[in-house]
Amino acid sequence: MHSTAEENYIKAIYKLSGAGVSAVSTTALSEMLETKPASVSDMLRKLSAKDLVHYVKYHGVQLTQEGQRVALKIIRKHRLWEVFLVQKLHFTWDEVHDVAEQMEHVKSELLTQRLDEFLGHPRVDPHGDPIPTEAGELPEVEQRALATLAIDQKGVVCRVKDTQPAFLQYLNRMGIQIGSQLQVVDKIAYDNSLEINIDKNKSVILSSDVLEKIFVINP
Amino acid sequence: MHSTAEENYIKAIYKLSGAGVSAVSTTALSEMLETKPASVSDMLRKLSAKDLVHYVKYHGVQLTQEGQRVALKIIRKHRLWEVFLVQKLHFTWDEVHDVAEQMEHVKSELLTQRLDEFLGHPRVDPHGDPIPTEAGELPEVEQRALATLAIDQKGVVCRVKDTQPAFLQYLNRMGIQIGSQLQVVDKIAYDNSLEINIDKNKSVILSSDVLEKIFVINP
DNA sequence: ATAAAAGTTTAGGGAAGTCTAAATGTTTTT
DNA sequence: AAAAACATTTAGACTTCCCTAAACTTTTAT
Repeated sequence: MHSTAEENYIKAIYKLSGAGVSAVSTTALSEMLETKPASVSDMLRKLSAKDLVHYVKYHGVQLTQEGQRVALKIIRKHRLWEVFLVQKLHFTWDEVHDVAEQMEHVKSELLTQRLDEFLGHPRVDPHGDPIPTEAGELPEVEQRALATLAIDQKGVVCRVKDTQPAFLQYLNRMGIQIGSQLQVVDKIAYDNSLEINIDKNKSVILSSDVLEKIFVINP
Repeated sequence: MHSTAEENYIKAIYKLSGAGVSAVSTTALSEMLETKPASVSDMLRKLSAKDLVHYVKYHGVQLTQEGQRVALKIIRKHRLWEVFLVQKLHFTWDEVHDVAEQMEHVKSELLTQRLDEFLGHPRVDPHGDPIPTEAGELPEVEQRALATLAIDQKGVVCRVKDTQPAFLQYLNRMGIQIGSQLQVVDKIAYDNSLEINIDKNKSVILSSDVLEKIFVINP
């Protein structure tokens, strides 16, 4: 089996390997994992020896097929536990991340399987992130950042791409959650912020930072 | 916070501190934890420095008040997760121990509280072991080992004191579970085994080893 | 094109937790 | 009451994962 540390590296590499990223840098990993680059180099050598990553010194790292399989398993567990915490234990979406971060490392195939069943095979977690299937598929739904909507366009919130409590609590205060109906009221050109109407009710100004983290469907 | 290793030592010391035990020996701990006595000595020094145990070299170890508090918290979490696994995820009682052993180390007060609530504040786990309350009380119910019953006496199984899968699977095959109605049919004097009737149905011979691990009420 | 800046790796070391082997303390036996 | 047996601790070492400092490679800027 893999250690918790190894699993955290694999997950971090996976998350930093977005579309069009050929290799993940040591520095990027050290930032995400809050360690020093020297520690990352160490671990990459180790993961490479286990054939979990393709690692070329000074040129970054990529997951192997096996590495991807492992990453998706961890992410599947993390997101299933998040669903459990919110739906069954009534956690709020800003409380789940740290706890799920611990639970995702519990080793038991049976547990994951049964949890999935118990929750009714959910497709997304409380932040709208898709849950990898048992077979290791990660079905992505068509969606766009709120920032890409033009004036008067509408969208329904289906995902938020930042799990930090501070961000999620900010959305709580704005009254934005998964399923919220948003409409662009106005564009403030000089800083790319938008005035957004929420659920045909109050309107708020959202900074471009925030607009990039909220995803909607029905454009 | 305490490390997983520390928590496991504390739990082991607690479990070995039965009634009338003044101090737990290094060897006993090393056996329960499957480590070498030398490693135990090391850790006891460390736990002593943290005031979790009273440790006198060459004379064994006891939990401090704080140590006991920590032990009961871990045991509470372990047993609550066992209930969850059996009642909600349909694990059998021989499948839960190893998984609960991992989950008990997840750190979150809120999680434990909410889990307890979700399960309806259960009083015992699937093996009949009482669950410590949030306040750190461990309510023990009156009960006696099956070995202490005389011929013709009846009892209802309320607890089994061995969580090894092999033992529990043996009970499964005998048809013995929590709630089973047992009656002593005969005593085989030479090896202290008993012939036991199960649920007014079939009868089986149970060795004295097994008889010491099954507890009943209504004597 | 090359020097400076930025990024990465290596070398050496520390904490946690484990081990073996040797030394020391305690208990039992005779 | 000493010897033998047993239990425990200490000493030194290993692994994992992290660190700092120094060396090295790649990228950027002039």
